[in-house]
Amino acid sequence: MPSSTIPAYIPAEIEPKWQERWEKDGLYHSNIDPDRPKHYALTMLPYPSGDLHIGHWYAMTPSDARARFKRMNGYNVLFPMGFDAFGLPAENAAIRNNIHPKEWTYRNIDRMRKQLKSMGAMFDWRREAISSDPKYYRWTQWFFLKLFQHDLAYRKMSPVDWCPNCNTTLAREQVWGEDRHCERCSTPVIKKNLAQWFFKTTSYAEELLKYESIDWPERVRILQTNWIGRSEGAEVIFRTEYGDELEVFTTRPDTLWGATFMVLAPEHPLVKKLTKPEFKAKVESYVQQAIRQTELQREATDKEKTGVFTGSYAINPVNDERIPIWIADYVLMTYGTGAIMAVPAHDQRDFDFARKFNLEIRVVIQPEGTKLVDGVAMTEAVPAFGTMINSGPLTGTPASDSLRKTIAYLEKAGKGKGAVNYRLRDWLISRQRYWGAPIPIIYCAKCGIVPVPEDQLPVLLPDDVEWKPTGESPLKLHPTWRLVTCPSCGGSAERETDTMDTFMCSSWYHLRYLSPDYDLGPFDPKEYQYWMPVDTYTGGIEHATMHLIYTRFFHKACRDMGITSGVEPMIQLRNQGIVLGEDSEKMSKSRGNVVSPDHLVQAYGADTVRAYLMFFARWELGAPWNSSGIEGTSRWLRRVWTTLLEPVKGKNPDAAIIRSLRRKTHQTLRAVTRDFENFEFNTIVSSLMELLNEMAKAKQNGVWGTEAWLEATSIYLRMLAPVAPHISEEMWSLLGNPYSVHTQSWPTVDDEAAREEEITVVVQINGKLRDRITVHAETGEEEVKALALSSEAVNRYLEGKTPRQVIYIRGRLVNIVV
RNA sequence: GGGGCGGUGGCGGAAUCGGCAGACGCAGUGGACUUAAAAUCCACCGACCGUGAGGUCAUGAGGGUUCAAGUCCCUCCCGCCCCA
Repeated sequence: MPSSTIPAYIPAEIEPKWQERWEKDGLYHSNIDPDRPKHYALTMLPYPSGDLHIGHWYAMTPSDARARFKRMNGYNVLFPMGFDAFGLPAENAAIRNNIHPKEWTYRNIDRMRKQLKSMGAMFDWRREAISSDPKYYRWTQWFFLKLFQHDLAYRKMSPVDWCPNCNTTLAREQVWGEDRHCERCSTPVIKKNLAQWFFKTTSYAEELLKYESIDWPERVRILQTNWIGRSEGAEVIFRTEYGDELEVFTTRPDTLWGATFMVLAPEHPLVKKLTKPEFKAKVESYVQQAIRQTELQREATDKEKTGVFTGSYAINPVNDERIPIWIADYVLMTYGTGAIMAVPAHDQRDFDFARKFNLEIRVVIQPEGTKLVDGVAMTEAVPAFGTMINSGPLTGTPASDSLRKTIAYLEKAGKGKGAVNYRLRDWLISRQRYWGAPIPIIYCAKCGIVPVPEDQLPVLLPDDVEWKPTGESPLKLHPTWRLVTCPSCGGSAERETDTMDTFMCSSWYHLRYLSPDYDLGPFDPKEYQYWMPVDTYTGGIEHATMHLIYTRFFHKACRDMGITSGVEPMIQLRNQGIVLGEDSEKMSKSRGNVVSPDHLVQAYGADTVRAYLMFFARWELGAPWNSSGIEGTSRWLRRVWTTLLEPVKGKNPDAAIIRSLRRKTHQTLRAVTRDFENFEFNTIVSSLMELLNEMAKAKQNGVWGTEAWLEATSIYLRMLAPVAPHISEEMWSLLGNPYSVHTQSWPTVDDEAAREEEITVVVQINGKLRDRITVHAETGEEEVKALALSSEAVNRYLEGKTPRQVIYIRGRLVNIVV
């Protein structure tokens, strides 16, 4: 290597230098500009856990690169950042380290903001929003009041999921996995009967199933569709002998005549009333043990069925038969109405139950072409697809009409009606914890539930609390905070002491970014008008059935309340995968496989870390970290530096070399442009590596300093700018271009330059590669075929045989079939 | 049990419309430079046979469609995720 005439590439010097310059110049400030098309690029905001980890970098830096790409393509881009700052870890840290949750949170935010700035991303920090700021949660509370006013928020006593470790209730979406554990701490949840606040997400179940106006990955749409769990059927009203109504939902009302008993969930509210005194002891002990089991254990199909008889009977509405009412743990309170009609002949679980407890089994559907089976002789339930039999007036109805006719019959007779059931539950938003937005509700002995008047918002979270978890909200233990006068009657009243689920804060943060200091509403309508909806949203798929459902619900509810407009909040969604530890395991402190981005930035510079994260895996899949892999990316950027900066003597390159450099340059530009649009970051970097290899060779052949070389350099730096913003800015400047590379427009492909003049055509015989011939791109089919057939290699293989068929695929291959 | 995603060299991955499998990079091997090392540069780098030219096999397994299959269809196996 000749002693260099160019400055050394020292990321630790140039990166902070440009970051300061960009900040000083407000290079990334996004302002309304009606003359330019807007692009709202959003990446999921972090929880301020204390340290930015490699996963944040993996999510954010490719998103940043794409936002920059959009900006260079003429869009006015908004790419904001903030913090989802309420939540349990702050309280847990408070308990552990005896530091106030607020102090812990804001200290972490300061630290993480610095770390975020080291990425060199184009965040517009003027728009930062922090959900635990009173000026933010004032509006979170305001949204709650709006939902309450519009009857979309309600309080209800019900059996809810409780995490005994976090000491709080959870929404259905936050209970995960087979053992039904807490999403945060993995502790299995238990059921508790509590009065809690809910949002009516189920009112939007039908609309949430529609995805026509959004470009979201099919995976996410399927997850949401399954989560919402729409099923069609009928609601049928059974009555007990004493007239109590027992409503059931069934997807198979056409099997009603085969319902020979009923089963209630052990938690069903009527269980007490229906239990006859002589069965009381057995029923009570059964209920006790059932409640302790997880839903999975209860529903397992291979499990021995258990249950007890209540002593009561119901009347089957279609045939007025008296059928026994049992309780069993395989019926869940969380699906349908918590009561089922049991049709043992056609449902395996009901069948098992009936066999075990000697209950009648009656076949009411006969599958095509089978012999009628006798309930007594059956060994398993028979599939319920066939003609209705033993079904009173509907006997003989074929499968194709059975549902429709049964529902019509039920509706006419007033015994039931067609209905749709959803698995989706209303969103439980009460949390018995301190570090969250207080629910702005007051309970008055005289007036009942009284919303806090809007002009009294925010209901401030007091600082002086005892945070130790007791199962009660810490706010309840505060000596004075909860005691207020009723806004309605002026009498003494009490505040709601629960706080809101933090998913409430994150359901609308994309709106607060628009105008984080605005105090006449949650957002400035002018900003909303210009920027919304979010054009590109990026984040992890783990939010498919939580945040991403909540925020869609929230937007639609707000639309119906006249607050927002448009059908969906986020048009295009893309998910990144997960960076695993070098041992292919999930990164965790206990495994000791955590990769620290701060150290990597120190060792290689932010540009290398960014580029490596884009290069090392398919973005949507993720991959294990590889600490020597990053060396390759580092090497590449250093080579970009020397290859493009270091002058060499030109030596009159011939036209073919010039032509070939231009071809590769424009072909690369075409590929990189396409890949940016498609979020294919890994091939962007490999294309840039290829072009660099080509340029280095061309440089040896004397192209340095030619027009083609200058063009290649200029295009190269502009393509590199979104990936590695600092080095490209530095080189752009060193080569004497005007500041800044990031405000340049994206280069345009010169199709003529990119065109191939000569092409290699593969010659196959019976599909096997035998030769390659090089022809002019415009050579006609017959000529190429003739050339292929006259090839020496081909003739060696043909051995005089006559080709039966010769297939030509333009510009690609000739296949000779013999 | 149902649904989804995935399975390509030692590793991460590429092949975007059914048309040269393995781009790009990591690791490895050999060489140049160096007192030496690092860095850098050059070459090789799927397996098997062959001195070589070259050939055969090969994209989880097995079938099928096709002139041609990593790519389409069928039947399986394995891993991860969601639901039960």
